Amino acid sequence: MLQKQGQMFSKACEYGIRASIYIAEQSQLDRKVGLKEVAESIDSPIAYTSKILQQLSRNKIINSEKGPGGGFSMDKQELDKVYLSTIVLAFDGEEIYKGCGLGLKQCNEKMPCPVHDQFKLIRDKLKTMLETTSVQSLTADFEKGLTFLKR
Amino acid sequence: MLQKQGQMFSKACEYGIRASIYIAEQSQLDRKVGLKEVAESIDSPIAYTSKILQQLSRNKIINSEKGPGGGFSMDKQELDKVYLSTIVLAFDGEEIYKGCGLGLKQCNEKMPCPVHDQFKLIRDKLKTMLETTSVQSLTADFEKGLTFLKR
DNA sequence: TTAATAACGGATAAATTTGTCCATTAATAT
DNA sequence: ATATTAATGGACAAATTTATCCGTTATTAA
Repeated sequence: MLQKQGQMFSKACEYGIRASIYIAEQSQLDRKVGLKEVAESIDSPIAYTSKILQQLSRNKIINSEKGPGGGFSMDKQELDKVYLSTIVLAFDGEEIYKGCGLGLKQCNEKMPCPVHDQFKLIRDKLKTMLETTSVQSLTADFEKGLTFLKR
Repeated sequence: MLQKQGQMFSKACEYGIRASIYIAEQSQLDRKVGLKEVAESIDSPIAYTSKILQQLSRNKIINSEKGPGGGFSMDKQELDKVYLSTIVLAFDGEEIYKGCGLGLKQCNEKMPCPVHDQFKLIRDKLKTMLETTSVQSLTADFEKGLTFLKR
């Protein structure tokens, strides 16, 4: 009754990353995709997914076109410039890198919390990972059916 | 309006770790501490902190005694056996180690999400860090005023 | 045995996050 | 022009997390 969650990113961010990977993969095949298809492909609630895609669109991570033949897509040329960090930033901000592991507002080298150094190691690794992992680099295995976006 | 949070642990868990460090330090000085003192020392809402301390107590991480002269404490002898992982487990469970970075229910070597390997690296490091950092090891610098639990 | 102290536990409220619904807007095709 | 398609945006609802309030229980001391 006080026990809960424990996830690295918000649900919105998780959906955002999953959706981006799916859209990126389909864009490489020159396919635009609609809201319904995205939601089904990543097993996410459709109405909420709509908000997620809007957020991605507002942040220029994906393109969206209205009307018949419309849908969501990503520029093939730009695909290698979209990193996980880009998406995480759009949903969860940079708290996860910058924020204190114990929730202190002011926590830095000068005035560190007791676990500052230990967390810095982890957070820096996470930051580097997110900043060097492009969405494009994740599509190949997904297309081959080696990785999954639902279940 | 969809942008939010981004913290490694729940607020409850953050308070739980901070409270444990404070209580551990005071226990090393053979001082029991009351709810009010803990809340003030870690700058947390007093009523919520009460729940936090109950949770720590139920999980045998701290001792609590009612009545005059009562308060919260930790066994000096046991202090080196309480790791950050112990506290995190009590509040956030083991999702943060075991859970999928993209929120998939089923995500493992056989059926990995697209970022499974990348996340595994980070999560394993986090796990190791939490499992090897004892609360006791954090008290010395706090007592010397080199690290902080508020602000 | 009474009064005082301090943690406990249940109910409830506030805030945030997650999720839904539906009317509107933009684009396309007939 | 009109109908159809598909994303957009606003309001709202549910669920979860964070936080408060207060009466009860246990302990100690007078």
